[in-house]
Amino acid sequence: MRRRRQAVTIKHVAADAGVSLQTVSRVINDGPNVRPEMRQRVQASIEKLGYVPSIAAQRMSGSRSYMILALNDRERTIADWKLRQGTDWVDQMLLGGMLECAKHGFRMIVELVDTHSDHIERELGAAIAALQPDGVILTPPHSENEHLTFLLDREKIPFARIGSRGPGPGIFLTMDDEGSAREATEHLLALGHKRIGFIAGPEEYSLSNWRIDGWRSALEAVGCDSTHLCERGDFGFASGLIAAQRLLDLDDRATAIIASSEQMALATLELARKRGLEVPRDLSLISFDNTPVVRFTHPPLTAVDQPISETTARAVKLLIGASKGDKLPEETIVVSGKLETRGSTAPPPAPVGSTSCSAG
Amino acid sequence: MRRRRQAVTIKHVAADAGVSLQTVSRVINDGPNVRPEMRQRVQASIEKLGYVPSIAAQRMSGSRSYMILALNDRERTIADWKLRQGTDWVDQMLLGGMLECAKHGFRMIVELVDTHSDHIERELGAAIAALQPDGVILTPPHSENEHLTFLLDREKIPFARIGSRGPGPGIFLTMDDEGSAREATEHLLALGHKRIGFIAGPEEYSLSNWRIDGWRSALEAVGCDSTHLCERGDFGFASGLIAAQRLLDLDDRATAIIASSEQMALATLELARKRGLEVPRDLSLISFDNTPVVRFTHPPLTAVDQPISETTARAVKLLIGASKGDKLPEETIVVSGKLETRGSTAPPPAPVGSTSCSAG
DNA sequence: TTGAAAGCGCTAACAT
DNA sequence: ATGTTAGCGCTTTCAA
Repeated sequence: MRRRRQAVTIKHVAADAGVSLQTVSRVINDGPNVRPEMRQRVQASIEKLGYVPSIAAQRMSGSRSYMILALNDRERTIADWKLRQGTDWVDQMLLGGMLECAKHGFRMIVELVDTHSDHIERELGAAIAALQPDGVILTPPHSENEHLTFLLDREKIPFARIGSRGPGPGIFLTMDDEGSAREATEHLLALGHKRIGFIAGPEEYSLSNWRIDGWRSALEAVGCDSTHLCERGDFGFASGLIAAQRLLDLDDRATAIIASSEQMALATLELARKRGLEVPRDLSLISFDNTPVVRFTHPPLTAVDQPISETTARAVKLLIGASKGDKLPEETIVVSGKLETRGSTAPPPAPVGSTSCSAG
Repeated sequence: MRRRRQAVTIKHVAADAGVSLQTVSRVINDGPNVRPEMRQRVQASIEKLGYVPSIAAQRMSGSRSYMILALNDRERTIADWKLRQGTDWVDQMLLGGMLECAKHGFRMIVELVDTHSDHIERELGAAIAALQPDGVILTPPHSENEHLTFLLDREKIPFARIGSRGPGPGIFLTMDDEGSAREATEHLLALGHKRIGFIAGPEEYSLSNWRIDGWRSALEAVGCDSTHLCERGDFGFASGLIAAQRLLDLDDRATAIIASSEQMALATLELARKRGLEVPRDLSLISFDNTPVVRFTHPPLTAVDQPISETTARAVKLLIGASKGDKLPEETIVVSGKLETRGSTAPPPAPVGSTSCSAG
């Protein structure tokens, strides 16, 4: 095999600047005990020679690897990519994560791991052993996988858990699911809706339940009964169809529906169309995910925008800080999304029967 | 800083198996000169201890880094991510590239580089020095940037040039732009169109011209005149609008338009709507990019599907081969896309004036 | 404040 | 067919 050597190494810089390797190393790492003039001199040599440290060598000598690993669910991610429906979760992670990494001279590496695998720790363990990342970002459903969090905790690798509030080790970040659900619900209440159905995500995701909490608390605040207006889905289209059916089959059918995922929102829209319900005239609809497609449906959907990019950037920043010795935040970091109001929400149709709610 | 050491190293494995480091190394790298039983024994120890080689160490000792760098245009990529219109170029690259990498124990690292930067080589040089990738994938417009190709050639790093046909160093891959343009044009000819306009991309991209060639050759094959029916855009929406205007302002206006990018196709659709032209009744439209949104427009657009994922996978495979000493292909690799026929193409409206074409 | 020496985990080159 | 040796480029001791 051809042997590729570093073009410019710390040695060249040291020789050029007339100092020891160690001094160069100190300059590179912003270390203490270097006189400003020395620092200057070394910096000049670095620029002149175009020196860039080898990450491999830095990692080898027990320092950082300058890599942050972003773990996503393999099955879902690949399915999304193949479907080509515009789901841009990974892109948004890259947008926030890569750019934040770049600011600090780090790289973000995307890795897919299979949740359902019984040797999931092996997968992560292999990635860790191979790459020795300075930090790991866990996204749902991995963020609450104890096999993973245990391993990372044991290995003392700083890690962020997006979509988890703890307890346990790691940095917790959420996109304020409860607040966003509440805001969405309040938007519908303000329009005059009283029977606001909610299609929740699977129980395995804590955030599914936080969203239910937000929806419920908004309803309860105005004295609405909500017990029979919540259905579960699995975030997928088919499950959304079933859930929407139930909500629209009720005697006192929902006049508005909040769906916990883009796919379930699309399913609801589809069902409405099939049943001759016009959105938003006969049914208001909110998608809990402001993906590209929801702007291209008819009508475009009012949607909860999840600040994926910003959340990832925050996670990266904290992880890089942690790798430099900063203390981890104790509290859950909450990055709030906002409601994008579009054409799928409007006042409810004129009431014909009894209402299950005293508000309005 | 906390010093993180490899949990299980080649030493542990060697000790456990009772062999030398070198033998373990040979087993890891599928090297020659190892008796099957030895190999077995070492493998067993590897499994037992859960050993995974450190990429940093492998790279350090002059071997491979097991990393492929995928270079994309910074400005455009970030703009696409921020717009959230569903452009999934990067996702498709990841789909093809990451998965192919994974098959061989490699990782793909996405890197953004600014085309317009005057120190573009420095950016790439830094990435190379830091990561020491075993291969680099250049996407347009980088694939034809001589600063980059010169640097990579000099550094003897295998690199693939997607969307370039050479000449020059590197592996050339195209998505058969000419063939796809021809196919799209033939589709319209078969429907009976004679005045088929073409909105081309900027001249800086060779593929822009290949597409023109394909369109033109299809027209010429049936004796159609094409001289005045080609307009240039820059792939962006605004430029598409202007180009479409010109094509529709002609005395003998185009009855069909092929737009060289999703954005220019959307612009054309928008303009048609504004002018009261119904697609496809009054105007047929083909998008040269089968991005997610083109399925959600009204009508959904007939589109040329570019096999980004497959092309990237091919590039990765060849690069990994090259890093193992395989000879690079001399010929340009052509991965053909296909035409996705949807609702935006139909027979032309009944002719009212003269035709500029004798075919049909 | 600076420098010298040791070693990180692995592989290429050279023994045997 | 296997083992030994000498680094790779860098940072961490430790010494001056």
